[in-house]
Amino acid sequence: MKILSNREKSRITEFETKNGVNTTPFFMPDATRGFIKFLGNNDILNSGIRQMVVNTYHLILNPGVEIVKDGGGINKFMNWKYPLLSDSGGYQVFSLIHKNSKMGSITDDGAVFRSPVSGAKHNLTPERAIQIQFDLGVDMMVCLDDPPPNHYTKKQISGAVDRTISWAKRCKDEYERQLKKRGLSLDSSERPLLFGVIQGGKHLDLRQKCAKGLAEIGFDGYGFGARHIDEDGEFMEEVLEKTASFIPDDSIKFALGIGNPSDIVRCVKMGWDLFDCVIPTREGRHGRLFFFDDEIKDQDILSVDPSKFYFTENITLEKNKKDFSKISDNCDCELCKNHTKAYLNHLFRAKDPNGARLAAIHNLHFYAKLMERIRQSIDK
RNA sequence: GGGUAGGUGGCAGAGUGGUCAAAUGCAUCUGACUGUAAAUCAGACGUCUUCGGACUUCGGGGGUUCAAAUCCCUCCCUGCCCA
Repeated sequence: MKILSNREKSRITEFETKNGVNTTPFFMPDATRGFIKFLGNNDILNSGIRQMVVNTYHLILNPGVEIVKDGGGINKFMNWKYPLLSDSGGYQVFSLIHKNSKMGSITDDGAVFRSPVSGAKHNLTPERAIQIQFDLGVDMMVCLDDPPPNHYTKKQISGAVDRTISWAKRCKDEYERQLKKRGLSLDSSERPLLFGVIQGGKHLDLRQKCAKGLAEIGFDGYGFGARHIDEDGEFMEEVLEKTASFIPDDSIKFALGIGNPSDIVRCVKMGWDLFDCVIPTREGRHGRLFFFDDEIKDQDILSVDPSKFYFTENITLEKNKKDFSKISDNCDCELCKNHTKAYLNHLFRAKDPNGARLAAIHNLHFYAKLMERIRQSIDK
């Protein structure tokens, strides 16, 4: 990883993976099951997006890892020629099992997921998570971790930290076995990068302990795990900031699941490099569009109030029904270049997938533009 | 003209003496959405309200009853069958 430019803690770095050169900070939309709902690769590329996240757990379920493997790996299967990062399924330990014990169980060995539909059991151990991610053939992979909900007791979160470190060690061991098995050397650009994930909830001492434990094992990058929003819905500013400082500066700092545009800007200023989130695509599908505030049009985005440089608009509202104005004057996405608010409103009311598609395209365009502006700001 | 079934909130459609301002679905309005169990979910959806309740609603009118969307009479309307 080369640091190209920095401004206080925020930085531009560059690192190469097998499908290309990655310049941070960048944002990856979540193509969880190997696609972004309603979008084709050209839609994504035209939005300015070059990296995406796929999900190990969801690909196990559908279409199954064997099919992806037989299809020549995830990039070939998707016909996506740019870098992909696979998430380990660790988040599903949180979103499925921790939130609803009927969905499975967690042991020190790994996680057992139970499909509520078929009842089928899916075992995910740290070793298996790594093997699968190698089979997917991604550019970047993540250790299986145990993300506890923030309302858990400190003791419970501490247990999750211990488990996360122990699983990370097993992931690293398996990773090294796989490298050897596949004849990949540590300095090969074909080698996938491996990320550890730092847990610890809101407890700085636990975050520090986890970061230290992972750093001793040694990873290409480190992620911020679990939710970064506290029980009151507040952004955990200090925890994010301190956790970033616990990570060695010569490694990649991945803010998993972050976030909304404000959160991303805040995190960039702390030194976080990578971001992924469902917000632009999901909220787009649900009719909410992101726009830069005209007031800060030409301003340095890292210098303005991070909560005020953008706004959102719900296109499905009644007031847009007869609004024949353009959606935005300063966006050149497919939606804004071609359509009015009233037309997009109509597409949503008619439940035509084109509405969701155009809105998702617009939001990805916004996110890509946001990251570009952030990089420009750092470079100044 | 004769027979028959039926008329319930924007629509469809439950309810057939009190627990009914009236199930449910759709539509509508407003929220939410942060490593995607999410083209999803939540709330509102007669009027007014000091949020305890008050008032007007189940085709129209009249009646029975302590009590009617529900029972009776009558009128109007609609579907179907026969002539």
